[in-house]
Amino acid sequence: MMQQIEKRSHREVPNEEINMKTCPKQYVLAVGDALNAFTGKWKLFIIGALIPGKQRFSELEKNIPKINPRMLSKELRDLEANGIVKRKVNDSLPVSVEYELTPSGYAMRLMFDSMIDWGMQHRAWSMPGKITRQ
Amino acid sequence: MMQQIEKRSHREVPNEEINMKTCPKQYVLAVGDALNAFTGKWKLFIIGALIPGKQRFSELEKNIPKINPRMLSKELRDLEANGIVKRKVNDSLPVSVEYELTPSGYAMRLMFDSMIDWGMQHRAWSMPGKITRQ
DNA sequence: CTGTATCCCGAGGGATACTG
DNA sequence: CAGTATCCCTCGGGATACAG
Repeated sequence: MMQQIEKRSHREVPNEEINMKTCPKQYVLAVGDALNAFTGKWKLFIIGALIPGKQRFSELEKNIPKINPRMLSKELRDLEANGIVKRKVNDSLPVSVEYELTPSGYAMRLMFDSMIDWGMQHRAWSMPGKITRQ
Repeated sequence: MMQQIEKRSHREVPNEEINMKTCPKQYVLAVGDALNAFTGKWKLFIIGALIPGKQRFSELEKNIPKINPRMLSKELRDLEANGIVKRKVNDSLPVSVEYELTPSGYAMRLMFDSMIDWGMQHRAWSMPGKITRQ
């Protein structure tokens, strides 16, 4: 079964280490970089819709309530340019286009999981009962 | 050395489990909740500036290049309302005010670390050399 | 089916001046 | 020192219509 050296989190110390103690600015900027990959009103929903597997444009349109084709198209282009999503055109008639997460895209789940962990801890700690989202 | 059952990632299944398989919508929304806590142009920088320890208003102003008092004030109020930052007024003369991260605020580092991990992996995988931030 | 083109609007955020 | 008050403007994003 395919030996994999995945390791899940750097421990062998990567080439350039970024941490709060020695380079706080780089640290914040690095977080901001990751953030840029999925901010915007729809990117997170698109990624979420693609986690279960590839989808066509019209399927995404159906599965993401209230998004309009302009936004869907734009955000998909952004995500593709950023290497989160890959686009595959099937030369059938009529044409169909499939969108799928790249390995980087799928890898976002670990990050999302840790965000959810924080969110739940945060509620438990500081706002037992109250929710701050509009 | 203080036995700690920290575990870094939920495994004992918390009361309400949120995961992509069984409730994809809740999952995405939960990520969005965490996201809301530190979006906006300055929140991340403010949190970053406070990780090393408490700071006064004017110190933050100095340490965060190009922020203006209106924005600093507004973002600090948001962060306080969200339980990320706590504000403490010293009744000296002239008054001084100190801002400090709450436990939830400090706990964001785990989340940030996983975002940085993803960012570095992402670069290694899909954009050897190119950087997509304006 | 898979998008693009136009037009339009409101919120987020900058600059500057002012206050307790 | 620690903020508010005003004014202004950009830009993300909505609605609608059209195109290959």
